[in-house]
Amino acid sequence: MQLTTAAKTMATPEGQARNEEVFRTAAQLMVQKGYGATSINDIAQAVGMTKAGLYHHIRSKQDMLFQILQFAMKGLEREVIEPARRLKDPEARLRETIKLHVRGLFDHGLEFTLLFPERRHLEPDQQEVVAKLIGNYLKLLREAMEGLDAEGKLRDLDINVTARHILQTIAGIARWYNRDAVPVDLLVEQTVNFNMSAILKDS
Amino acid sequence: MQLTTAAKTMATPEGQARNEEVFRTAAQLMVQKGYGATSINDIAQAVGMTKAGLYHHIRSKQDMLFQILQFAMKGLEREVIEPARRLKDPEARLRETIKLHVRGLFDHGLEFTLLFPERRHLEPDQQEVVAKLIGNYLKLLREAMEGLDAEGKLRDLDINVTARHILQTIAGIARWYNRDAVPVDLLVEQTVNFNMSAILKDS
DNA sequence: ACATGTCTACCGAACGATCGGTAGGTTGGC
DNA sequence: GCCAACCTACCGATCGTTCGGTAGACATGT
Repeated sequence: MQLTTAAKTMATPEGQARNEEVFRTAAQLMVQKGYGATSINDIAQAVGMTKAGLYHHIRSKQDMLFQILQFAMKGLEREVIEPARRLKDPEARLRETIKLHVRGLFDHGLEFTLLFPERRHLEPDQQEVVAKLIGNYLKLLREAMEGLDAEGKLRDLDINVTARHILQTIAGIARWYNRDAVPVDLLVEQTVNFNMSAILKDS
Repeated sequence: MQLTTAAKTMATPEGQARNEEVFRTAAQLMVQKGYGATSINDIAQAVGMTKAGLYHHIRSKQDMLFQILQFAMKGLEREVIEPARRLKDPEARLRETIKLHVRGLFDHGLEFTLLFPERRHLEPDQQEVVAKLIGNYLKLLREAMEGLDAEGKLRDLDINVTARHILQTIAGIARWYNRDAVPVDLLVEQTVNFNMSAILKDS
């Protein structure tokens, strides 16, 4: 199993663009219908090829999912975890983490979302890679809460359970959110406030 | 399409018990692997029959899912929504709703969980039935929050988004929870407190 | 200028496996 | 004798995947 290479060869710029289109379209379909309900044929048709043509771009369906999740993981790391880690104040770090993550859901075309429900379709060692990232993420949340606790600003709560709850409010958004009913800015603000209110002592 | 009948006939008590076993096992497998990844064969093997034998108990795979979801909906209605609705005090009602729902997740063998991720595999009119129940549930949460607002106990927040966040923290539990790491009682307490802290003004 | 070779990006056709589902028969208790 | 509760055997469709082949772009040698 190869975890390092991005796709197959994809030398020319047009080919690379086409390759990106394939993966972006696949991610989009999988968000809508789920991995299991999205067939290779569905994806091929959506990008205007045959099944066989699609296999020029991917190794296998499972590998395609793993690469999409790897892409999502890199995005999450780069655009949420690292920027948040640079903030030293625990409260600011938590606020920023939630804010960046919710924003990232939309900027990144929702493929962050696939990280959580579709892991189970990967092979065990691939699952572990994703689980490790989520573990890191939860650790980031816990550490921020421990910082808040040291400052006497944290409520009396279990930080393991609470970290999961925070993550759920964010990751679950894609399952119910409708752009028409709620503006993105409001959603971001509400999600940050909901979670911060839940963990901060009354001030 | 028949929405009223429970299963097929199932006259004898033993037959009824076997029938229950089929649906319970199917629900359990679907929670673990998802509807799409759970084949009729998987279910049949799990209860010790052949596919054909299983079809004595079910009409179709999709219909089986719908019946499981109907069962879950009735359970949710009976054991969470109705008892909570009897409480007139908004704060007590909200606390009880969350508490009963989280407890129900385990007493009911987790099939409550299927309501949310697996709806999309139903036919449109069946989906609507489930959507209606979820709408009712959200309305219950919103009404309780409006009651709190009238008492001046609610934070400044969007009750639509907040209702979704509350529901997510509960429904998401099945996706991460591990009995060995966290006792059920602690989980219930933590989930109630997390959400109540998020919506109640400092007291 | 033209043939030759190599490359990417596809296609049509088919593969074995598995899918959900069914027809028809057997068994055992009331 | 009937009916519930299974079974064996099979169906057509679809699944993910592979095969051999090809059109066109590009570079090379002559």
